[in-house]
Amino acid sequence: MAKSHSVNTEPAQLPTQSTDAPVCAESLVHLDNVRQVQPEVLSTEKAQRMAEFFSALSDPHRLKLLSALAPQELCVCDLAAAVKMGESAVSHQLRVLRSQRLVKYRRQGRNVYYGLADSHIAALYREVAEHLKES
Amino acid sequence: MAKSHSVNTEPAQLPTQSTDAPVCAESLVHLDNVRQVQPEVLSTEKAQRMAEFFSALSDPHRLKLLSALAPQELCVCDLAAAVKMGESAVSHQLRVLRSQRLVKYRRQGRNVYYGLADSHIAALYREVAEHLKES
DNA sequence: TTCCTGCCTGAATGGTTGTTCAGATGAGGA
DNA sequence: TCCTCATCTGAACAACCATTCAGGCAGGAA
Repeated sequence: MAKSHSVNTEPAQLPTQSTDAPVCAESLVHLDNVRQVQPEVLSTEKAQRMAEFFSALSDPHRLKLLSALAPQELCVCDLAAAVKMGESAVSHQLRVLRSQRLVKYRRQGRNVYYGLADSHIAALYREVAEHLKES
Repeated sequence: MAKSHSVNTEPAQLPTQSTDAPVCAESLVHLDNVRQVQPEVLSTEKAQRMAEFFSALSDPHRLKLLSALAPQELCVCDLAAAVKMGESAVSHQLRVLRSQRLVKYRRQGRNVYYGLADSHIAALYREVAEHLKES
């Protein structure tokens, strides 16, 4: 997933002391601005986790699966039929969604029923739909 | 970006008529469930657009950039310093964020100042942070 | 005009992801 | 026990993405 290459940049410290004159090796940096903003910058850890979460949502097939699960629980073979994918492919994608706790599942007989994990997902979905509408 | 391979599956029609007996070529599908859910399934088009949007957010470097832009506007070189990336890399990533209208920018003298595009982004961010907190 | 600076872009490379096929697991029924 | 069905998993290949380096472009100053 979003293990996009290496991220070895910690929030980190700057020369620590005043004078907003150009000090940085490259470019004319506004040191005061940079210092002001740095505490707000996500830690590499958190950025990584969040990136993995979004990465799970960054595939049209997985989004279709989620939209199919919005109204009700479905088992894997029903899901496959609903979004017109192979069952193996669905299974693989469901694993990704599970790993980010976007879906929950329960076994009933020989079927496994999947559903949306919680309400944040729906809220998030609406937020994005809103943003995209204003294209 | 999330142009993840080909997506050639339209919502599509099923045999159209009743009897929830197994009809599908593979597996024992619950036809009634499938039909009930199908209208809710995202169209390929919308799924694609949404996937591209999430894909823009699925990289830790870009998330760091966004978090740095949350409190205030910054020019490219300041951004680069704040998240400790090269300016070229920042520029590439900003292009991705621009393409999804996650950031806006304005030129002032020789600097280009970037900022968050709108309030949906902040709301979305909070939603996800909430979800991840409940790990 | 010429130089310098801040930013953007194109191309090449190495890592990552999604798909497919084959086989494995596990539950239910005979 | 054996068989079948629903689902999961592993491996391999093709497509995609992020990074780097090099160079290009536009604004400001002299």
